[in-house]
Amino acid sequence: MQDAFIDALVQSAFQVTSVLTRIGAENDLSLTQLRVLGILRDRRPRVTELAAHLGLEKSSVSGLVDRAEQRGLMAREKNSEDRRAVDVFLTPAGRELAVRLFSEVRTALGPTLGALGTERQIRLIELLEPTLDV
Amino acid sequence: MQDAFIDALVQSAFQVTSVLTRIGAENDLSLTQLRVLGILRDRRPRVTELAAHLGLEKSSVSGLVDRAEQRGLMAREKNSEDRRAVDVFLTPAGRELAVRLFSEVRTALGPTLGALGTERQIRLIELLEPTLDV
DNA sequence: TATTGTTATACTCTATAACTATA
DNA sequence: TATAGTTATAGAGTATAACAATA
Repeated sequence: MQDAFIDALVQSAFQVTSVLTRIGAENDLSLTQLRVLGILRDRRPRVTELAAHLGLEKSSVSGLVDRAEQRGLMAREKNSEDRRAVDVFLTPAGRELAVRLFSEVRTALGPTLGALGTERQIRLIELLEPTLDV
Repeated sequence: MQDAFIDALVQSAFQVTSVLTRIGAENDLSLTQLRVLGILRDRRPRVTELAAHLGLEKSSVSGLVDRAEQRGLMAREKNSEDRRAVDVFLTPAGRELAVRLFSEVRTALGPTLGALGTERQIRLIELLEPTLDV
């Protein structure tokens, strides 16, 4: 029973991930780049904070931001209070892309799961909530 | 409302993925290698089938199996009916590792989610099931 | 001294294209 | 001809270690 529960959760995770990966790939973005786009929508973290969020080393994030910066999606700016730190944020182009892609995510996941019906959705959120404390 | 639902589902997916990635990394396995280990527990697919399952190109799977084979976790064997095809399966060592790691996954995800209580778990599976048709 | 970020290096993952063997 | 798999190649993602700038 416990096992069936965990399998269902893992399968559901792979399925959601696969949708996100596909939408990213269609726009030449890795899953990680897509995540960064999502994170930066309402934040302006320094490199170390971003790395902690993603569970990556800061050197890996340096590379990620390098490539996104070359594509004009993100930018860096020295933090004015601590001049060792570098803030990362979306350019207007990056923000546009983020908005568009997350609308695609809703479109892709919505119908599949919309079949649940609003009432079931509410119950699902209630059930998932305790698992969301990171 | 719909948005909150989708955010919860995506966050839950990232969280599950992060647990799987950590357990894999602690054993020098990528998330993909861990997935393959899981798939091969009860299957003996040919390379093309495995690629379809993972959503990867067959050349990528060739490399994955190469590296797992070098570590003694998987093995290849020519299919006797279609001699173009190659079956992939776990070695005894691979099977042992798979059993151990998936027990770790249950241990890691169980308590977090065990807090839900058995009754909520049953309801959650019922809710997730419609999303599991791949 | 400690922290922040970058760079150098090496390996894995992945896709595309070209190839071999079999159907 | 078409399909199954491998190999060659190239780029992204990642970690570790060494480094420069700032605290």
